[in-house]
Amino acid sequence: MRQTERTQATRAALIASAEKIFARDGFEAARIEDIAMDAGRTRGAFYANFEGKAEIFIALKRITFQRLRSEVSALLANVEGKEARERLAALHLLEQLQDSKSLLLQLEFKLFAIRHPEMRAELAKGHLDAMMPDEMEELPEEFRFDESAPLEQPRRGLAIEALLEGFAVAALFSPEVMDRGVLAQIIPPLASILFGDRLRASRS
Amino acid sequence: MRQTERTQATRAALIASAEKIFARDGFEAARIEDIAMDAGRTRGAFYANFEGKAEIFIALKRITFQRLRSEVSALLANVEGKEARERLAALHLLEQLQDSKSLLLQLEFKLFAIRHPEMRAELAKGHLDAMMPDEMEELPEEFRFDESAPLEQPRRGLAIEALLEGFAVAALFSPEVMDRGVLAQIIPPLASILFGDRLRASRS
Amino acid sequence: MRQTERTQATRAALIASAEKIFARDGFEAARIEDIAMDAGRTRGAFYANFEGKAEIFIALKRITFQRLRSEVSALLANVEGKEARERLAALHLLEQLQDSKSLLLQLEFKLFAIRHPEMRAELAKGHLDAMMPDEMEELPEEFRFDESAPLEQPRRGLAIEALLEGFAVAALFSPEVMDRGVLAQIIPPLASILFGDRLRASRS
Amino acid sequence: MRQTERTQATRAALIASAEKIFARDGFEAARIEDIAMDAGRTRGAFYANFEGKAEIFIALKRITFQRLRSEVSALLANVEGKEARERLAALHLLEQLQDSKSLLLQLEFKLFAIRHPEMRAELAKGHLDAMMPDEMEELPEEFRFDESAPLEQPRRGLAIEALLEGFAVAALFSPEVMDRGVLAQIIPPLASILFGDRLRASRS
DNA sequence: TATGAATGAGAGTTCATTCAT
DNA sequence: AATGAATGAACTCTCATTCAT
Repeated sequence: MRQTERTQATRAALIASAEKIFARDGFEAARIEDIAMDAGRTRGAFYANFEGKAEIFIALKRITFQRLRSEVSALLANVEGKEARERLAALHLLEQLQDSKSLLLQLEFKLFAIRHPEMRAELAKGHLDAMMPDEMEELPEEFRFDESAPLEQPRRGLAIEALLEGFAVAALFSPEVMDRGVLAQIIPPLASILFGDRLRASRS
Repeated sequence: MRQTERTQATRAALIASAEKIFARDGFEAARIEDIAMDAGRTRGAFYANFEGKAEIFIALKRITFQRLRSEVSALLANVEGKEARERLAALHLLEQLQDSKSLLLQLEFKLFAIRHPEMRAELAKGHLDAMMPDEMEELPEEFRFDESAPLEQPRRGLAIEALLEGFAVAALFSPEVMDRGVLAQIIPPLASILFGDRLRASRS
Repeated sequence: MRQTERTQATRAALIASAEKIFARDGFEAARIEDIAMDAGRTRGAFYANFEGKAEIFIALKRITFQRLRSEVSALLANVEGKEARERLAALHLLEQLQDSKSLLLQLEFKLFAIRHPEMRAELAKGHLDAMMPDEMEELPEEFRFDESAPLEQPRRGLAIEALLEGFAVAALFSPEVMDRGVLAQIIPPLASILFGDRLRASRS
Repeated sequence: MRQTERTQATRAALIASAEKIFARDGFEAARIEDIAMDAGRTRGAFYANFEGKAEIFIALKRITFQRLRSEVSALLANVEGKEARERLAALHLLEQLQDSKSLLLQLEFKLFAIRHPEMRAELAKGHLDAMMPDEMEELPEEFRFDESAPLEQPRRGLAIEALLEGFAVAALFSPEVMDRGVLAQIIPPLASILFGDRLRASRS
């Protein structure tokens, strides 16, 4: 059992370092050695635990999603009313814009998947699975499938991601032009459409 | 004179091949050699004409923008009425989503710039220059600076790009979920906000 | 422990091959790949053990100096009398002229340093360190600092090198004119000046 | 005849630039393009006039020797007495130490010849021819073959070069150790041996 | 004679991955 | 499970030289 514990500790340390190094250097440019070193391990330990870059990235993303879900659950725990809950959930998603490095990373992962068609389907499935796990019942209501909503899950999730990722890149690429003030002006009305009212309104 | 022609032909051939190879392999993965070979030239010829990947990419982008502008001009040639013209221009931009490979490419270029901070400012400037040439007269009216608009240029251009790039990635990453029908449903209301009415409405 | 042995073996093999390839091709023209191949290793192994050409050259030089020192020590083991000892030490140094390839190599290394000013000071320091190790005790008396001598170390060492290197080049460049007989006639009186008596005489 | 003049001007300009660029960058590192550009010409012009680097270097050296000979002739024009003349000639040669860049260049050329055995004999012959032209009668007496001298020409010339080149390298490689004061102390007694008295003395 | 675009062989260097220990 | 030395494929960029004009 000690072995298992040690293995788990190594895996966890590697994933934690991977998050840091990936965010710093990007998916393509991140070096396995840097991840291993940052975790106080060696390249050999890395390969004993993961098949390669893609695998550790998927593992990392799975954890990130769990974290996100927990955060939203906690946030909504004592909030009543569908509208209030939706607003909170939306705000929390939008807060991700602050962490533009993570958004960038997620984007790079999708690009990686797109550029490697033989893995794409599997990677996309993993992504969606993380976003819509089997234990759907445990999801806060706002993440659930809702027939009356303009965009049901997982489409809404992907759309929000597309929005955030696109603007994160714009903000990092042209901070002189796309500063925080501009983002604060543009994103909310766009997001509100994806969350329902505008889209419904525009249909009517 | 012949020399000049030869140079121009080589440059043109290299740029044409660059567009193809970049679209196929992505910005990072594209190899100079593949571009040169595809153009029927050698690596040496490439380096005689361009400083490196970034430079040929900017050259390619400049041409792409020119092409886009010409198309919009032609499209609007006989259309009267500000609203109708704006709608057409917006539609044409949105049609770019069909060419998701190009959008992907543009996105990768921005990521490259973000990951190479020492070049970023220069590359961003090149991008904006290509988008807003000095000869403002040549721009169709719909692309021009408009103080009363909710998003003046070049902000509007960057925002549109952010939107298109974000959804292009989503569509290529999860075509099963983000199919053309869904995009056709989501994008127009989002774009209309960037083009004015919605944003103005949401302010009042 | 085995790992360390393996590393040492690889380093030793690479240094041995470096000596051979450098002598054959010269410092500038020597290819890392040739050194690695000759040692039965790969370029990657080379870079895992050395930073580059300059580093392996300094490592090689350190070993060469150690070898030279051991030889002189052995040579002088049973010789009495300061003058006799000095004469033997001088003769041994002059015998290096036979190994003109090594002298040439040393010369090329200095030229390399001169042509790369940013490395020069460091390389020169490495050279002097190799020539005058901290453990001064290990040096035969004749190589030690001697205040009464006309040229104290490390000046005498550098001057001897200058002499040998200069004539090694002449001999290799114009063997028809600078044959062994001529060298045997010219070098001893020149060297004796650097070793003391003549210079002292010329001062009085 | 105009053609010939223009050709001569181009050749001269290229050789002048070659001297400059070679001295700055060294023989191996000097780029044909830099030489051509510095002369306000193109690579094509270079190849129209010279076969390659080696040829222009030989041409340059021939000119340098002619210059040196003229200088010595002028210097000795009104000096009487063999001893005084010899002293002056020696001093002038030793003054070359000031121009250590040129000495370095000469050294590099010899190394080049040594590393290219197929050209070596020819290059060495060119070097000696320049040093001892057919019109020997025109040489100042001090450069002529003298049976009673310890080192007859061209041996003495090569030996002086060896000395100067060796110490030029030492001075540039380790200026901290081999400064001008040290050189001024070491070189004269060494040179005087090559110029006769010492060597003769040491024989007796 | 001169131009300068193009060639193409190569060099140095990096790193994901393997594998003997 | 972990080590870390070694592999080897790739990639960018340089430059002497050629050649059509």
